[in-house]
Amino acid sequence: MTAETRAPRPMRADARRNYEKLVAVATESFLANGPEASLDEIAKRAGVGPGTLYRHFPNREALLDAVCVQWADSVAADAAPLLSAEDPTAALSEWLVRLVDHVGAFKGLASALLLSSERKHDTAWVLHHTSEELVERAKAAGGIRPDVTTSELMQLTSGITYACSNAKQSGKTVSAPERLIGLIMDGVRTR
Amino acid sequence: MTAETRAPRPMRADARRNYEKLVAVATESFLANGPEASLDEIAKRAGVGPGTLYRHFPNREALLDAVCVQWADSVAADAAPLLSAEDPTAALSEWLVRLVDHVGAFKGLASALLLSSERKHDTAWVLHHTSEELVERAKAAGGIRPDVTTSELMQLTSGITYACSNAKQSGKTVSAPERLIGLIMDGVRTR
DNA sequence: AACGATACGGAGACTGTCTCCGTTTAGCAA
DNA sequence: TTGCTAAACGGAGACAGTCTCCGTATCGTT
Repeated sequence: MTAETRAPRPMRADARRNYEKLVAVATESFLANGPEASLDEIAKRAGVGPGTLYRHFPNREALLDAVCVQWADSVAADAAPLLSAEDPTAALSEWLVRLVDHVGAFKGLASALLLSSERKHDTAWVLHHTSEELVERAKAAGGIRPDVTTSELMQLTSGITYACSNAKQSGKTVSAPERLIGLIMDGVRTR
Repeated sequence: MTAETRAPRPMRADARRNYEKLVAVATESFLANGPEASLDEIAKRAGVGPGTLYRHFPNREALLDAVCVQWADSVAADAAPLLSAEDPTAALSEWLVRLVDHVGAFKGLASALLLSSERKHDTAWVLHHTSEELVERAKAAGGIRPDVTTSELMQLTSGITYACSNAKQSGKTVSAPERLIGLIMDGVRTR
């Protein structure tokens, strides 16, 4: 389940080149100018016409999604070591903190997508899937309450990512992610 | 601290009339078309020129904020009875649930503003202020941990409002607000 | 080498944002 | 009342961004 394997039919060589260039340029652009960055401008900087951009990505959301999927893959990779940690509950907690940090570093671009648990947005799916494994392991070890679902945890976490990434941009101070995730974990831990 | 008392200097009668009409029309429009609704269109429907709209509200955010402030006042009024409830902790919990419901009913327009604890966005301030009173009462009664701040609670809650209002729009199912608020409260309650 | 399918690019129609400035109006003072 | 001034209005229009359409170019295959 990586970005590359998701294309249904093989693209023509030039099409694939343009696709990849567009995603690369878009990533820079969104990071620099936020999710409102001009699409025509992105096309120009990628050396293609607007028509090409809109054929690959019918709307801004689609492009944003493609950018996020690539990012999500890299974030998910970060979770791999945690899957075999000796304390699954601590690992879950650590993962959630990292997730918040990653989203913050990504300027909150992904936070809007984080909570949809359907496959609709692939970004969400990758991260949801990764979280699920960690949640299951923590449950199996009896560290967290069995009635808590991954979706619920993601919903709770999304607020923190949202708050923290917002705060970073507007220079406000909020409590540290560790602290907030800690509060959530206090609620879902078995006692 | 209501919407009316916030104007620094008295407005001319026609200016006030237009201001109010604009906020009223904008409320309808944002509710119907989301926060991207056309501002010129709002001006037209309010029977004023674009210039007038932009003099009162220099940008979309300002107008959105004015709409939200009015809404926030009404939401805060809803909390009044809870302030004198016999069980402050239950009252707090109930308030948070209502908050999530209100934000959902308001199409998530306010969710972006909920978490800024500075006065910058008046919407946030009204709601933060109201929450603060309930939090303090719950702390005084020993119902919740003294180390938890109002801001923290609001940050945790904002994710739920965000998730729930998003879900409402895209037809997804998420856990009930009561359930999610319950999880948070489990984390902050004294044991 | 030739041909069909696939993809490209950019002109341009369209929509929305926001400004500028000549005109109107409210409020006040004489 | 009348007249004056500051405040407010409105709408034309410059500008920026979105997205489509279609003639042209390129790929990959036979």
